Amino acid sequence: MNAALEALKERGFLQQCTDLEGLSKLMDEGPVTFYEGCDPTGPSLHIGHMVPYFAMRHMHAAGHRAIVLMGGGTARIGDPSGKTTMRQIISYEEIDANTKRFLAQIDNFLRLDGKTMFSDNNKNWLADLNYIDFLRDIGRHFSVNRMLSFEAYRQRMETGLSFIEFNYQLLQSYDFLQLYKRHGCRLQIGGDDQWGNIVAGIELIRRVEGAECFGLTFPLVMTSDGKKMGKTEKGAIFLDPAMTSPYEFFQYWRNVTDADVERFLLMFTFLPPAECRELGRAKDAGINQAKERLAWEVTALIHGKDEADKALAAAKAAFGGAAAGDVSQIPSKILARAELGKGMGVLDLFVYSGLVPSKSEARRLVQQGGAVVNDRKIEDEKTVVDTGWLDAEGALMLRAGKKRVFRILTD
RNA sequence: GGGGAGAUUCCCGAGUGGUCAAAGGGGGCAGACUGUAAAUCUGUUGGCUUACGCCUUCGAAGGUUCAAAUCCUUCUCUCCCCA
Repeated sequence: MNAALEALKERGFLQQCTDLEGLSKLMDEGPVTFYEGCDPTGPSLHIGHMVPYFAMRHMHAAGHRAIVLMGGGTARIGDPSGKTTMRQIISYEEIDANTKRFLAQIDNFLRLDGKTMFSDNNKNWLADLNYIDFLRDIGRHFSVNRMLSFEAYRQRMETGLSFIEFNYQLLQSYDFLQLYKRHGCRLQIGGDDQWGNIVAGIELIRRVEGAECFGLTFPLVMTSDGKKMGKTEKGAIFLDPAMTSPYEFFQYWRNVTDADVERFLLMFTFLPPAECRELGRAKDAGINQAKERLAWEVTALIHGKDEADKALAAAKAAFGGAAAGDVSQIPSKILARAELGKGMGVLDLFVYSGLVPSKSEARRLVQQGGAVVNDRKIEDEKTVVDTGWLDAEGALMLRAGKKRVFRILTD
């Protein structure tokens, strides 16, 4: 098998390929242009988006040409694949703004050079599409019977599928065709939920252009306990530091399940496969170090080494005991000293920190024994905290349970 | 166009006049056990309140009633069947 594909396989990226042998041969012959598309439907990329971009980096490093396609056009509609409900329709302005942010984040990670790695936007050919022409030239190649047999649509038949969503596959197929014509793109990569759309695109190109193209999908990464990867209760883990702080980002990886360590190291870092496997094999204290490594590596890739160092220092301060790390890196907020001087109820203090959303929740926390201020467990919800509680640095260390830490600083 | 079913707290889903902030499950949070893991067990899970209690919530708006998630009217949306 082609070396680049072999490398992807070794790292656990390969899920399905339309013709692995054929693709391997093509890649052996020389640089292959490939693309991955993503619809800018939110303000930031999240971890779930990243699998294809990691794969892209590996492939680009092996000499192939990568196209990052922004679905500025398709975002106006919504992809029904793998969804149970219709996507929220968002405004064109919002899509454009999202596109800019996505591209900035992608560029930060991939370093688009404009030649061997560049972006395009399907808005360029979809926005002003003529409906009649599209039906004549493209629509006639699609069999509704066939489309209905796809799992993605079949599921939605139960709950309802609007006509515009039903068209998504045609548009994505058309994208592939356009990229083939404009950039000589021969391969589309993506998450496995895109399989049906990718195959449809390949077929369209075969019919219209008589050319053979390829599709390659990656596993939809789930955590070992069956949850969607990169999701927490609060929502997705975003790349935007304003939405998910580097510290939270780091902690997400730091708290990954043992069984996921090796897999995630392989997919979300560039450490050599042998090292990933070795780290993943560790037990007890060792596996914790491996998680720390995983967290640092991924954080460094996304937010830079400085941020990764800071996050690590904060984590050590929060969990490693007293002087193990740098407390200044723990998430914090400033409270006026004068305000605290008047005395503040612990419940209000916890609400102020944002560790809990309401006083009721704060009360529950105290009652259940999860509220700690400066290593002192709060037993009474009526406890009043004042400046006398401040530590040497004039700060308060708040803990909600064992995992959530917050510092209150004073001016 | 005709007929039928439905919209419940984060999700699924019970609930057909007071005993409903609303069963059960999932998820979350906290505690125990640990390794900042998993599994397991326990508690908890609208807001304000020390508490009595008060306020907001059962698609939307009105109405009946001492009292409504539950009854009536109109509206919005979803699904199914027939044309």
